[in-house]
Amino acid sequence: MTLTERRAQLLSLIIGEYVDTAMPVGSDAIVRRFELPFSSATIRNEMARLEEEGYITHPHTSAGRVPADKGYRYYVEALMQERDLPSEVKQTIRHQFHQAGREEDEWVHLSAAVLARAVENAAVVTLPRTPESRLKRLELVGIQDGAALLVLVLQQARVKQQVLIFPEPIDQDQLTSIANHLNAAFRNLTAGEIRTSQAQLTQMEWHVANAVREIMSASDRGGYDEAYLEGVRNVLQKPEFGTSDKMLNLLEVLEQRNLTKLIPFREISADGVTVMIGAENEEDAMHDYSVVISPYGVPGGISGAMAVVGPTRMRYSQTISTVRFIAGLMSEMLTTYYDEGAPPADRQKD
Amino acid sequence: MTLTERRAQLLSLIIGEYVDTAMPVGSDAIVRRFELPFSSATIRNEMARLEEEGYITHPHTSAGRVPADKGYRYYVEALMQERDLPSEVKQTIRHQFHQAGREEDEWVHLSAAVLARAVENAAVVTLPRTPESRLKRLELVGIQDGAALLVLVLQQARVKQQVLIFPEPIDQDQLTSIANHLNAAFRNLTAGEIRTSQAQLTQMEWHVANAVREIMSASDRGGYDEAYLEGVRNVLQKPEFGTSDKMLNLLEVLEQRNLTKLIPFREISADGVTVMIGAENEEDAMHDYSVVISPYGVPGGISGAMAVVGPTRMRYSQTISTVRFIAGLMSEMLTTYYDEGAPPADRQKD
DNA sequence: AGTTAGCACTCGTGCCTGGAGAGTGCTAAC
DNA sequence: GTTAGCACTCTCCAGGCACGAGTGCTAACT
Repeated sequence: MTLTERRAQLLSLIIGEYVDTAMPVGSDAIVRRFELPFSSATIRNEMARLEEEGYITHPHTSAGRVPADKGYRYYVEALMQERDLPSEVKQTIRHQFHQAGREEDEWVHLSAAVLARAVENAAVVTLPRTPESRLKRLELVGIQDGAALLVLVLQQARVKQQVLIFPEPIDQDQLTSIANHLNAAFRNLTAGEIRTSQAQLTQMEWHVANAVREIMSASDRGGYDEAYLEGVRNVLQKPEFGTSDKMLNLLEVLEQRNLTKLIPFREISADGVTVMIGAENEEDAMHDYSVVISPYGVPGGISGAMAVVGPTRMRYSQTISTVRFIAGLMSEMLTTYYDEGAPPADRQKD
Repeated sequence: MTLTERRAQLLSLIIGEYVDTAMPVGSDAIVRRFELPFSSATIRNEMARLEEEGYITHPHTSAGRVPADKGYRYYVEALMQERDLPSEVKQTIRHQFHQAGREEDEWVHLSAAVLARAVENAAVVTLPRTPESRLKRLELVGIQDGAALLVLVLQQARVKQQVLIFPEPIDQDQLTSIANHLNAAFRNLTAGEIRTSQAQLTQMEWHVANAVREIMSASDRGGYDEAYLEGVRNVLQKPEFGTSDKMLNLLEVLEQRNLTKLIPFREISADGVTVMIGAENEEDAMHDYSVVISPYGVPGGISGAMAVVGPTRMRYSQTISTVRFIAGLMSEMLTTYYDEGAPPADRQKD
C-alpha cells in the first residue's frame, strides 16, 4: 500500500497547499506554484490514481482535489517529517510557563491556553490523576458552631476540601483531637484501605472518616472528566465554517466537556503522540476534525492527557511537535515537584 | 419622556414578537397576530412616532420594525413586569444545585452552567472574594527532600495551596515546628498585619511567612479576574449570527475572560440586578449584546458577581428573574456555610 | 512507456433580471 | 382619531448567462 515516489511527493504538495489555502487545489495551479518539471496533464493522471486509491477526493467534477482522511493518514505516517520546534518558539513557550504560579490547576489551565495559542486550534488538557491516592494528612478547621472545613492533603500534593456539617455543635479542640486520631489511623492509606480499616472510631470520627473516604474515592474515580478547554475561537475562525451545523456539533461536544467521547484516551500510546484523523474518530460530530493527543506526567504515577482539536486540514507536523514539547514540559514540572521519592531535579533550568 | 398608553403597549408587543421570532415585525403582522382593534394603518402611524423618538428602528425601508436599545431600555424600566419564576423551574434549579459537592469552586462552576442553561445564553460567574482575608491556619506537608506543600486555610473556608521549595533538605518534624510557630504568631491576621508583625522568625520561617503573605495578598487583590464561563454555544446558536464578525468579537472578549472589560462590575447596584443594553456598554464588541448582572454573597462579606450575556434580543423578564433567583441561592449557600459568627441557618430546606 | 498538447465537457460563481411579497408613507375620506 | 387605498421601496429568490477553473480523454511525441 505504498505510493510511488512521485505520487507521494504530489500528495505532499497537495496537502501542503490545501492546508495553507483551504481551497481545492487543481493540477494546473500546483504545477505553476511549484514549477514542477511536468505538465498539468501528467499531474492530472497522477491525481486520478491518487483519487482511485482513496488518498484525495473531489468535491465535484471540475473542482480541484482535496486530501481525504487516508491521504492525511499517509502523510502523517510516511511523508511528514517531524522537525523540532524552532528554539525561539520553545523559548517563548517556556517563558509563558514560567509566569505561572505553583498551583497545579493553574499549570493545567495555562498549558491549555499556551497550547491553543501555539497551534491556533482548540486545546484540551485534563487534570492529572494519580493511580490511587493515599492520604497524607487531614485537617479540621471550625468555621461555625456545627460546621467545619475538612482539608485533605493527598499523596502528590493534591489538596481537597469540603465543608462538613455536624449534627451538633463542636469546638476546635474536639475537632483537633478528631483530626489527630484520624491522622494516626489513616496515614498513607487509600480509600479502600480506609474502608476496611479496623480502627476504633467514635461516632463523630466515623462521620469525618466517611467524608474522607468519599472525597478520596471521588478523586480516584474521576478519569478524564475534568479538563481545561481553550481556543475554541481559533477553530471557529477557520474558513471552512459558516455557522454550519458542523460547527455547532463540535461546540456541543466541546462545551459539555465530555472528553472521553471526544478523545479516545484509552487508545493513547503510553509514550508518544497519537493522531486521530477525521472519521477515524468514532464520535460522529468529530468526523470533520482531527485530534492530536499526548499523555503527560510521570510514568506509572501522576498523569493526564492533552489534546489539540482542529479541522482535518491541520498543520500536523507543527501540531505534533508542539504537543510533544508542551507535554514534555508539563511532565518535567510534575516530576520536579511531585514525584515523591525521586531525587529533586534541577529546578532552575529555564 | 413617557409614552402614551397605546404606544407603550405597541412597543411591548413589538419587543415580544421580535424576541420570539428574531425577524423584523410589520404593522400588518402584529394586527393579525394579536387581533388588535385597530387597522394596520393606525399601527403604522404609531410606529412612525415610536421610530421618531428612537424606540425602534428600520433595517431598511419596507422591512418591519426592530426594537432599538432605547426601546429595550424603556421596556425593562417601565413595561416589563418581572414575575416570579414558576415554582417547577425553581425546583429544577434547586435540584441541580443539590447535586454539587460542597466545594466552593464547584458551586461557582455549577451555577454558571445552570444559569446558562436556564436562560439559554452565556453565563459568567466570578469566584467570590472576601474583603480582606485572615489566616486561620497553615499547614506544611513535606513532599520531597527540599520541597513541601504549603496549605493555607483562610477565613471563610477558603483554602490555598502552593508548593514551596526550600534551599536545603528539611524533614517533616522541622516543617511541623515551623507551622506551629507561624500558626501561633499569625493566627487571624491579614496579609498586611503579617507584614508588620514583630514576631521573631528563623530564616526558614521567614521564607514560609513570605509565601503566606504573598498568597494572601494575591487572594485579596484578585478582583473579578477568575470566573467560570458557560453556554457560549447558546449564544452562537441564535439566528442573528452567520459566523459574522460580531460573533468573533464576542468570542474574543469572552475567551480572554477579561471580564471587567465585558462587564462593568463597579456599576452594579449592591442589592439588585443591573441590566446593560447594547451600546450602553462601553466596550465596542458588546454593542450588540446585553448583559444582566447581579452581585451575590454576604453583604459586607464574601461576595462575587454573576452575569448573563446574550444578544440584545433577549427575554429580559425571564432572564432577570432567573439571575435574581440563582444569585439568591448562591448567597444563601454562602451565608449558610461561610458566614462566620452567624447562627447556622436551616440547611435542609429544599 | 511515459509525457504532453489539445479539446470537449462539467460545475461553481458572479452578475443581471424580473417578479412576488412584505412593508411603508401618504392622502383622502369616514 | 381612524381607516381604506394606493404608490412606492426594498428584499428575496429563481432563472438565465457568461466566465473560469478544472477534469478526463485521446492522439501524438520522445
